[in-house]
Amino acid sequence: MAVLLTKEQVADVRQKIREVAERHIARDGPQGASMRAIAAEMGWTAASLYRYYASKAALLDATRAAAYERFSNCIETAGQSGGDMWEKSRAIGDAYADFAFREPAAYQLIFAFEQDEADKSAELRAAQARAGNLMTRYVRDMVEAGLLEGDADHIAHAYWAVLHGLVVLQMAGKLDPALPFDTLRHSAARLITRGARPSGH
Amino acid sequence: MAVLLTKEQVADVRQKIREVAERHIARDGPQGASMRAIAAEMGWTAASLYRYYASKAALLDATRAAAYERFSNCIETAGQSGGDMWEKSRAIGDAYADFAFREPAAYQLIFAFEQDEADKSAELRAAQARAGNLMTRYVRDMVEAGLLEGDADHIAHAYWAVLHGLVVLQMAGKLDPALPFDTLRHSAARLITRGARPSGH
DNA sequence: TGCCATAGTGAACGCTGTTCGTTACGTCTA
DNA sequence: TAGACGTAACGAACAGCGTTCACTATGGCA
Repeated sequence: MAVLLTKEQVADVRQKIREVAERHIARDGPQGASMRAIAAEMGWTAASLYRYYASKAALLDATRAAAYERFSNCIETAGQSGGDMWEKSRAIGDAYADFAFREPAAYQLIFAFEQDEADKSAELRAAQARAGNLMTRYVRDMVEAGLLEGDADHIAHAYWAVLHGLVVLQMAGKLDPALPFDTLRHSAARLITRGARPSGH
Repeated sequence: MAVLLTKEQVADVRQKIREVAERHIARDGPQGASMRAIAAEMGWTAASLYRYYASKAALLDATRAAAYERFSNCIETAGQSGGDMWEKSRAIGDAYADFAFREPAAYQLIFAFEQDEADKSAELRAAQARAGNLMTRYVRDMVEAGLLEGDADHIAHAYWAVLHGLVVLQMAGKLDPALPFDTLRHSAARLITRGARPSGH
């Protein structure tokens, strides 16, 4: 049923594989998702996958990079929203938390502890760099706009750390379920911005 | 070589297994550590392990619970240190970060994303509850001492989130290596405490 | 001395990721 | 039009995994 796929067709097949893989990862975890099961859902044998990805690790890396890109797109879109810096700040925070809870598997894939920092694909490295640069840039903008005080780089990391820490603790079930996450996030943001916004809440 | 081990001996064997398991987990990750390899280091066959732990998941859970206890002990010791609330606050933050970087594998085991929240052992649940209560209690003390402002529960989670977020981002290599972690942590703490300590830095 | 409980064995099962020789088919050439 | 070629996908196989189970061998007790 196949002779000579075009480059676009190959790219499509690879994307389709990543989509199936991500569904399996969301359900069974990265380790629980098996090449055989993914291939079966493609109507294939496991061996066929190796024509498109050199190994399961490579497939996981690619799926992870794709998740990173979706994450970065969300943040970037929020950062391009109108309004002053305060509104932009809230939009980015919202986008961050929204993504994490809308696509928990993707978020976990992105921020999972990494086993072997060394042998990551260039694709994944680039996706990670983009996300990091985005977060740092927006926080630096906030510092320059006077929302945050102190050294921009320090604050950037602290700001990111608060968002990430809250999301992770929430996902791990370590936050009091009685406290709505949104309220919590705004509390943390208020802590970090060292005071209330001039007007409005 | 064995007939009727005493309860203490069984407990010792189980602890020895956990120690070996933790070494393998630190080297190969939770999935990479194999029952056969752990058993081999004990001078055993894999099947023997099942006399002491019902499954690999049970062994991982027990190892995780043990790591939790060591973590809680560190925090608790720091919390019992002398000095005023400011010094205690710093001691706890130091203890937290110290533990994370001294035993990264244990820290990662503790705070790894959980696959199946449902079927955790009672032992693990208890260890998790103890750690959570410890962190919340100390932060509540800080609020009452005037170090932190706002609702104690909210701040407790935000405070924890900052520490955890910083540690995780640092471990994931997402923090600028040029920024010393300690400086970063103090910046974050200063952000959260809404101002400088009255005297000293 | 002989029995019994039991710590640990070793083979087996079904699963995993991965490899490799083979097959079948669309396209391009003679 | 007939055949050769490249290749997408197959299916069997391998080693290693977690786990089970029938079994052995051994030390304490009657």
